[in-house]
Amino acid sequence: MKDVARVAGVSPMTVSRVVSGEPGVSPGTAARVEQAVRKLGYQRNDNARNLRQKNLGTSTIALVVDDLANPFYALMARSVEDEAHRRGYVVLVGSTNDEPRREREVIAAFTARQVDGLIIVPTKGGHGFLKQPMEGGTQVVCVDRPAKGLAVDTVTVDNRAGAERAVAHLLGHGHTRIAYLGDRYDIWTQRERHLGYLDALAAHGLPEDPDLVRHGLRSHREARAALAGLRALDRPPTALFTSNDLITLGVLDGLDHPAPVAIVGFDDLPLAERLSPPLTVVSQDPVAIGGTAANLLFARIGGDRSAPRSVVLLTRLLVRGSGEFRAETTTEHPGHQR
Amino acid sequence: MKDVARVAGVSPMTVSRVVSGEPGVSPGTAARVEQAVRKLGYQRNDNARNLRQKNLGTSTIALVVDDLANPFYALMARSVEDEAHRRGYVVLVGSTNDEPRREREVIAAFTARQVDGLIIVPTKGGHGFLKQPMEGGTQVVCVDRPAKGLAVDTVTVDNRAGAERAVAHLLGHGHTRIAYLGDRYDIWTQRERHLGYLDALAAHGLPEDPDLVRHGLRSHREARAALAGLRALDRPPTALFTSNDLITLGVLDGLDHPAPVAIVGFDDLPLAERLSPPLTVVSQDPVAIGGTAANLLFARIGGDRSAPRSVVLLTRLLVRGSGEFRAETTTEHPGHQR
DNA sequence: ATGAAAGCGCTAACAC
DNA sequence: GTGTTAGCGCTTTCAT
Repeated sequence: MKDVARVAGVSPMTVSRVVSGEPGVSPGTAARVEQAVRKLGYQRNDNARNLRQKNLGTSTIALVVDDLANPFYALMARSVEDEAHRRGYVVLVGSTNDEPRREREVIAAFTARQVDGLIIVPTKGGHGFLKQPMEGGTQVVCVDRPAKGLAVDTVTVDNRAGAERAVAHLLGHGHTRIAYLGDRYDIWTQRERHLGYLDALAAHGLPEDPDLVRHGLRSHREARAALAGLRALDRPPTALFTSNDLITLGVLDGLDHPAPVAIVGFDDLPLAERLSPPLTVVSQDPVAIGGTAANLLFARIGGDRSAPRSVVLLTRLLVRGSGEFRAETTTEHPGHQR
Repeated sequence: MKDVARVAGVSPMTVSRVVSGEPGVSPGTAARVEQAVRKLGYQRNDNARNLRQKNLGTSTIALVVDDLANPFYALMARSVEDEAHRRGYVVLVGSTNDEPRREREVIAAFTARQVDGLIIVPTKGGHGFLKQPMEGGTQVVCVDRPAKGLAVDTVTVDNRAGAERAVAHLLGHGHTRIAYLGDRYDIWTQRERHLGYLDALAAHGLPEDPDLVRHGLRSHREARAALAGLRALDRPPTALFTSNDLITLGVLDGLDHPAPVAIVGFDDLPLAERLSPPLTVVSQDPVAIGGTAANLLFARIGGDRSAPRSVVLLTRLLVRGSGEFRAETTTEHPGHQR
C-alpha cells in the first residue's frame, strides 16, 4: 500500500480510501491511484484490515460437518457456500469424523481466525469451549442435530416422525418382523429414528424385539455383517428399516438381487429409483437445511439477538417399490420359500 | 492478551511466549499465565499473529472446485482437508460453477486473506490474475484440469486413454454405432474424453458420425433430451459413452429398464453395481487425486521450488454388465426387435 | 479533498 | 527469564 501511495504520489490513507471505495477522493486522484494499483498488482490485505476494523467482522464463516465426503453434507455445504457468497463471505470447512476431539481442534482453529459465525453439526461431546467465542461475538448455529446444553439456533428434521412413517408403511404392508439397523446410538438423529421405529411398533401393539435391533453400524461393511446376522435368525425379519444412507448401501450390497425383503431407508440416494425394485426412502432436503441454517446465522451476524429458534424441516416418504412387498410372501406361507 | 498479562502479573510478551509454547519461561510463571488464560478464556488472535510473522504463513489453504455438491469434488475436498488437518492447516472452499467470473471473485477473496496455497479446478477463463499472488508467494496447484498458460503443478487422470478403453470395449462387443454424450466442449476433460472416443473409433477404422455426438449437456434433463434425440434417429446408436456422472444419470433416467442399449460411463457412482444391469464405468479415484494435489501443494509451501510437475493418475475400466450387450441383438437382426 | 498520528493484537529484536 | 520498543498493513480520528 505504501508502494502504491509512492507511485501515485499520494499518502497511504488516500490509497486506502480508493481501494475501499470510500467517498471523498477527487476523481483525478482516484484515477492515479487505480492506475498505480494495476501497475503494481496490488491487492489489499484483508487480514490487516479486519484487525483494525473491530466493529466490522472478517466476512468469514465456518462450517463444521461430520464428513464432507458424505453427499448429504456436501449438498449442505454447497448451499451454505452459496448463501455466503451472495453476501460476500467466504467459508472455512472442517470435518469432525464425529470425534469430539477433532471437533474441538477444528473449531479452535476457526475461532482463532476470528470467524464471524459457525455452522456446526455437533458431536456428542460437550460444547463448553464455545462459550468464550460466543461471548466474544461469534455466532453459532447447529444443524442436523442439537448440541446438548447449547442455546443456539438449530435446524433439524422430523427424524422421529419420519422414521415412524417409514415403519408404519412397512406395518401397513403386513410386516410384523421389522428390523432396525442404525448407526451409533450416541448420535442424536439415530436415537430419534429409533424412537420413531418404536413409536410405529407400539401403535400397532407390537413390542420391541431386541433380536431385530442393531445399533452402532459405522460402515458399509458393518451394516452388511449385521444383515447377515439378522438373516441367520430362526425367524428372520421380513422387512428392514435402515437408519442412514451408508447403512442402506451396505444392506443393499448384502442382499440378493432383487431383494427378498422389504426395505425402507432414511436418506435418499442418487439412482435409488433405478434399482430393482426402486428404493423407498424417507428423504430430507440438505439444500434447504443448509440454506436455512445459513440464513439464521447471517441474521444473527446482522444483529438479531432474539431468543434461539429451533427450525424443524419435514421429511418425505418417497414410495418407490422396495418397501411394498407384502409380508405374506415370505412368512405366512413358509412352504413357498426356496 | 494484555488482560491476561495483567491478571498473571507479567508482560504481554511473556503471555505470548507461553501461549505460543516458546521456551525461556520459568515453569512457575508459565503456570500463572496458563491459569489466567483459563480464567479469562483467552484465545490468541491468529490473524494478528500472522500479520506480524511475515515469514511464516497463515496456515490456511483454499480449495476452488467446480461444484462442491458434486460427489466427485466432495470426496476430493475431504481428502484435501484431511491432508491439511494433519499439518495444522485449515481449508477455505469455494465453488465456481465453471464460471470464470465467479472463479475470479472467489480466488480474490482467498488471496486477500493471505492463503498460503490454492488448489483449483480451473475454469476455461484466463488465469493471469494469479500471477501477482504467486509472485507474492502464494502456491498454486491445478487439479482435474490444467489451466491454460499457467505453469504450476497439475494433477489429472488419463482422460483420453480411459475414454478410449471404454469405447474400445464397446467396439469389442460388436458395436459400431456408438454415441458420445458430453458436457461443454470448452471443458478440458470433455475434449480429452471426446478425443479418446475418436481414437477408439479410428483404431477400428471407423469415421466419426456427427449425428452420434452430442456436446454441451449441462444437466440431467439435457442429457435425457439428447438421448431421446439419438434414439429417434433412423439408425439409432446401439451403445452409449457418457462422459461424466451427471450425464450418465440423465441417460439412465431416460432409458427403459433394463436398458436396451449398451452403456459405459465416465466416473463411478454409488449403487452403480446394484443396477440391472450393473453399470460399467471408467472410474477415477477422487481421494487419490485430492491427496496428491495436497501433497504437491504442501511440498511447495514447504519450500520446494523445482520445475512444475504434471501428475497423471490412471483410470480403471470396471466391467459390470451394462457395456457387454452384444450389438447383434439390436441391429443385425432388426426383425427380432420389439 | 488530503494527510499525520495513533493503534488494532501480536511478536522480532533487542535490552536487562 | 523477563520486559521494552518497534512495527506487521491497514484504518480511525482529527487536523489542515
